[in-house]
Formats: sequence, C-alpha cells, structure tokens
Amino acid sequence: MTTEELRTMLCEMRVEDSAHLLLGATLVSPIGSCLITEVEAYGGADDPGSHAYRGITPRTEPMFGPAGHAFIYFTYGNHWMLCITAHDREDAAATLIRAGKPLSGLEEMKSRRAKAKSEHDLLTGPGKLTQALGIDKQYNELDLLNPKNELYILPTKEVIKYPVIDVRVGLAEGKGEHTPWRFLHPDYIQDTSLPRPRI
DNA sequence: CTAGAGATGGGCT
DNA sequence: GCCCATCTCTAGC
Repeated sequence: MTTEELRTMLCEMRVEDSAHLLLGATLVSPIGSCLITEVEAYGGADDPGSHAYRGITPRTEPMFGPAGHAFIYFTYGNHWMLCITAHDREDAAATLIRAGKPLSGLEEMKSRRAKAKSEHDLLTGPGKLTQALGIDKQYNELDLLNPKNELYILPTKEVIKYPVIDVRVGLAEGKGEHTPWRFLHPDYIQDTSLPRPRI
C-alpha cells in the first residue's frame, strides 16, 4: 500500500476501520520513528465522546477537514495529543495515536522523556508519545501522507488481521464509554498504554 | 504491583 | 467556573 492508496482508503472508510488500518503503520518525526501499537477512533455528531460532538470550533476544525492530516490538541494542562483525520464526508472523524514501539531515535526519545523509568515507558501513552517524538501544535493540520513533510506516516506492510479490541480510555459516563473503538496491535500488546486491555 | 490524588492551562457547556 | 481522549508521584500491599 502506498501513502496515496492509504489516503484514498481513509477518505472512504468509516473512522473505526481507519483506526484499525493505522495499527502497525510507521510514524516518523524529526526526532525518531515508531511502530503504531495502539489507536482509538473518534467520530462527530453521533459520538458523545468526541471533541467534535458539539460541532465545529476553532480547536476541532481539523477534524472536519480532509483525511490524512494531523489534528493536534492540548489537554490536561501539559499534554499534546496526535490524531489523524479520517473520512472526507461532512461529519468529523479522527484516529488518536495512543502508543508506539520505538524504531529509531531511541537516544533522542530517552533524553526527551527523562522521567521514563524504562524503555517501555517511552511511548506507552498518547502524551508520552508526542513528548518523545517532539510533536506539538506546530504540526497541526499538516498532511501526514506526504513523506516530504517533517512528520508523516508510512502505511503498514500488512494489515493487522486480528487486532485486540477494547473500549476507549478516559471517557465519562454517557460519553460513549462502551463503544469498542480502541484497537491494539496483538504482536506488541506490551507496548500499549494503561489501563490494560480487557480483551 | 495497584489505587488515588495533584498538577496544569486552554477551550467552552 | 468546570471540564477534560493524561502523567507522575506517593502510599500501601
């Protein structure tokens, strides 16, 4: 699959299928790269757990834009979250990158994550991953399917046939907390964030 | 190992 | 003012 073929698929697929497709892909930044081991899907007007649930705002605008671009937002006073926008229909959608396995730039990632107690702690969480890879608002809305950009994604060589599926993390009651839109790479289940998947 | 709570600041109800 | 798609530290097994 080429990046342009991935773009076409993201445009046409439901967001939960896009999330599944992004498992096992490679995320590259100027700091280093990683294999994507955990993702979550977020929708729009039908998804009370999504920031886009109440419609478009300056912050959520990228979720309503073209597929394959970065949606990066700040939360909890400390953390940047990286999402990849999904389908090009009227409604919003994006996939949150929650965890990864380091592929290159290990030393640079360690120096950016001084508080990590082990290599396992480097990318096992959405805020940890952006900190380790140097991802912040500067890349918001960037086209992630153009390898000429500083931040981009390379498609997985083989689609993960049987992802581990779980409910999404951190959603309050009534916010779609039972929707099974968390996908984990079965071969790297140790490289995913807490809480542990229920399976 | 687990559970609980504090930190922290931008967005919006 | 309240709400977070979180991380880290501490206390207690």
